[in-house]
Amino acid sequence: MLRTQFIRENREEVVRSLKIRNWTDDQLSLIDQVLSTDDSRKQSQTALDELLAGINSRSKQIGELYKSGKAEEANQLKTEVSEIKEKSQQLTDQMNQAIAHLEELLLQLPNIVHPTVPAGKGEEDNEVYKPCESNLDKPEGVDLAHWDLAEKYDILDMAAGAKIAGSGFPVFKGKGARLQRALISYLLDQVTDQGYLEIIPPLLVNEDTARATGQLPDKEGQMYHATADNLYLIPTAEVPITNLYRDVIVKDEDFPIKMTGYTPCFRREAGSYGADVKGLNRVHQFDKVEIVQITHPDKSYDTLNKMVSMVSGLLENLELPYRILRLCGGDVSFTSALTFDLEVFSLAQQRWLEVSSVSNFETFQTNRLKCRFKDENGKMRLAHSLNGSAFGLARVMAAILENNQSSDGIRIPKVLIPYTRFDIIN
RNA sequence: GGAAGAGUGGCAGAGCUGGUUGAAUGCACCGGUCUUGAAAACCGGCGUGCGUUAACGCGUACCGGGGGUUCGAAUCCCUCCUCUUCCGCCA
Repeated sequence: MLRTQFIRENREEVVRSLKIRNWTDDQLSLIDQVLSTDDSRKQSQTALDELLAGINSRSKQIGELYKSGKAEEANQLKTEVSEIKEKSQQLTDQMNQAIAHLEELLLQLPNIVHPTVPAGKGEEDNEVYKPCESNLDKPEGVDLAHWDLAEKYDILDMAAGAKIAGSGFPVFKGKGARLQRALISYLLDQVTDQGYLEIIPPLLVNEDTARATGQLPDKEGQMYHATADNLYLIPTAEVPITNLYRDVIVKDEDFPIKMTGYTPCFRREAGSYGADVKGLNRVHQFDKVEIVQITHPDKSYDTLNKMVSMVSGLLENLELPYRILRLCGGDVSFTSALTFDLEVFSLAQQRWLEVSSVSNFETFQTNRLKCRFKDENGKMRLAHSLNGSAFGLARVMAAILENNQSSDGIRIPKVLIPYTRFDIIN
């Protein structure tokens, strides 16, 4: 969420950013609504504070008058106070209304995009930041999509998942399950070697938590909701892990805060359909290793680059052809200022699969989280937060299976063999 | 699930028979004196949000969350949450 003060002081910047996000002039009027609502909020508060000051000073006097036995004068003041109180009640209501309305408006404003975010309407306009260097032609013998390979080698059973839960809940079996576990262990080992602290968080979170990272209220329909206890199943480890720093004042020397965690992720994916959702391409439950950083504002873009190159390195180690996209204004998420997507090429499907999305949220999340630090002048400032996946494993799995198939079976990438303890699925 | 107790500033810990208590005291932290330096000692400072101001400052709100009683609440009442201990149940 943006701060009103920021919008007030950087109006041009906000407009520029919203235009990159393809906002129409009509929609831009939201900015003025925000500012005028904030004005009336301030007015109410100034008036209210004055009344409250009157009540406070009279109350003090009343106490003193009673002590010195002047009950009559005290009673006089009491009636004055009750009159003031009526007015103050009105103003309080007014102010609270303004605050609620302001909040509602602010929730509609997306993050400011970074100057390097290209204009564009959607996916097709994303900038290829780092193209893929490998040959992407379909090689001889790479014919089967992962759902066919799954059946052939009996390592993944979507139908079984559909029976016991519903469609989009994969069941991994045998070497498939083991490969999945190998990926988790390998990635966690690599990432923790880079100084990330490993976290195993709760998989269900409360409302406050979901709100702080922005899943509520905007994405309520995307989360599974356990209504009996009012808990939400996490759509990503980003939610519980980032919330570890909700309402925390970070010490300068604690930067950068680097955390990682493996969790299953649960997404309702309401409204998805078609070829996109086949096999592991889009599922309701998938495993993911997430990386999160909370940094000093001056360092966050440097950090973003480091995160992207670390994640790229992991794809290289897994011997997967990939490219990096810089998301355009039409595709960058509501909360992000700058996002790089890493896509892996599935040779059998002949299509790109997004396996990681690395973003800098600047202060957009930390504002809601109230995650701050004291700068060198002793001033409270919001920290920057970033996160990325390393990786969404369902799709990495899909690509490994497809790209490494041959008549002999599916070859396991070298770095994973110590974890799988087999080198081929056949 | 049942019973009892507790939740106060970075931490520890008073206040809780309602009225200079935004909150004692100690520790930690920052600045200074002293010292060759450090430690100790001494002096001073040390919460956050919002409003207002050119600024110093002033006002206001906050003692787990929400609501209530009262002229006035950290202090009384209601409710929710969390923690501790005891009992029950259980992987």
